[in-house]
Amino acid sequence: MTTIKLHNTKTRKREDFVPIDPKNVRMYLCGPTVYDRAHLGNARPVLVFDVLNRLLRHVYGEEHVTYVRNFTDVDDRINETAQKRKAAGAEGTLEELIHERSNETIHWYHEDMDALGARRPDHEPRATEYIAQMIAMIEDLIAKDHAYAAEGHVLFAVDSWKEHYGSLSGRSVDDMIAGARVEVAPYKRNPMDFVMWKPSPDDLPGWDSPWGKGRPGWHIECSAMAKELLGEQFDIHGGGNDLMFPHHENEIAQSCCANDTDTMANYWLHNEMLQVEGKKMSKSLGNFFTVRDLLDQGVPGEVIRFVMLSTHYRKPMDWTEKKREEAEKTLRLWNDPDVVGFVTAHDKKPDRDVVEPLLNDLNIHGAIAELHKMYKEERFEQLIRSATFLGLPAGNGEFFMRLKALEQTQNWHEAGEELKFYAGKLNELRGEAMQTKDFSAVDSFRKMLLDAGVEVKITKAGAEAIPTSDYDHSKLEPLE
RNA sequence: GGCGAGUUGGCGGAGUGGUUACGCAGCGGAUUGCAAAUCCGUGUACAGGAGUUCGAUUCUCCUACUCGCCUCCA
Repeated sequence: MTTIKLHNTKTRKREDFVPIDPKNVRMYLCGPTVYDRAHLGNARPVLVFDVLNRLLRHVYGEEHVTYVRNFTDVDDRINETAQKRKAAGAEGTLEELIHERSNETIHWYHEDMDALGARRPDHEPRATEYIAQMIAMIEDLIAKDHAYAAEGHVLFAVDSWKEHYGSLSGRSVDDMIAGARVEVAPYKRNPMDFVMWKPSPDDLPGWDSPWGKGRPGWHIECSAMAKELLGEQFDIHGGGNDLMFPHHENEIAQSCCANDTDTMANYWLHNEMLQVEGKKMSKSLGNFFTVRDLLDQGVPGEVIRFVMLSTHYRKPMDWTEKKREEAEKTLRLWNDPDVVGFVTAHDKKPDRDVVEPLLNDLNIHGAIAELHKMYKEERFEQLIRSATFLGLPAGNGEFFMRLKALEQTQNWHEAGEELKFYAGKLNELRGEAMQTKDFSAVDSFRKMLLDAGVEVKITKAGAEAIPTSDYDHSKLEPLE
């Protein structure tokens, strides 16, 4: 049996992955809060766990994996947009406008992640559809003295689980209190107690509960949805490492106390953060951008995917222009119909050489290195199958043409036709020059083409003129 | 201050207790009127110090530096 090794945050060690039930391997990933377009950093966990999802299905069978990724659609930023729209005269109730904003954002999210080649999870629960389960869980926690209601809030009492709380992130309750810089709400018994339910302001919608009209805290959402869809205990829980504390820590506390278990998930996987040109992506630094921004700039989703997968998930990854270029170059080679052929892989079974590195804590870059070898050794059939498995394009002539078209003019075919005449002229001049040994006319003609942003290739078959992204028709001198 | 991750050749980026990463760039060659493109070949590395070991880039400890989290940001 093939064994997958994964670095478990819980133990800080690389461990053999042993599923609870090989017939149903269960994985939960914390999904986005749907208040706006996904930024580039949001794409990292999606792609990392997309590969893990593919790998699990490869090892355990397509039908033996359940992958859940939630949508958090309870959020002040969603409400804000809805309120603004209402103030601007939009039709419908505030509730409707809020729902509309969530729907809109979820639609964008799907569009963008689809473009990156991420397979959709089996379930994509929305928090607002699981309020009843959350309330039930909270009631249960109160009954078990792990939580208490105060001033319309319900808080989890960390002291009731003091010996376990903090074990994932390696902190103790006492340490955390010592280092805490947050202002403590007066109704908290312990400064580290966190909110599971809070009252809704009068001007915002909420749900009826035993503690009055209100809404759930962020952490209880994941606990409730994971339990409902994956059971009290499941195999893998993932997310960005910024979620390790407090989000995941709180999930564990809620779930274990409510379910009377000592474990929520057996394996916790956390991806490192994304940086842009060496710095953290932030609006103030001006290096903040969304996946959509890149796609609109003409960066193919496949290229974004390739760059993202090139760095191991537990290392900080830097998005740079140079990487984008290299990725594009590589994918161009792998998809050149003249070299690789023009094939669609029906069989998505990856080669053993590509699976091997993946088994070792998702060494995706190692797998990509194998793809390079396959290309070099002209094992194109393997290349196509294996790349397809990783969600990367290979042997896809359509993609190749798309890349070409992108880096060339807005109307590549038109320019190509036009340039045929120039290529012909160049051939003519060369033919003459071969006789006279005077190449000055050839060189100056070629320089004119280069200045106009035309790439000139000379092969045995003759000269070829190809427009580049700098192609400027007006710089071409008319042919007599 | 607390917790965690990282530090590999010009750049990106894997991996290993003793052996080739891989890609890009560079260099040499083939090809070419000269180039470009392409093909072939090729050099350079494991932050610093101490320890364990027959032997460490790989294990342990210390130091330095970088980054993240501790603020419902993946």
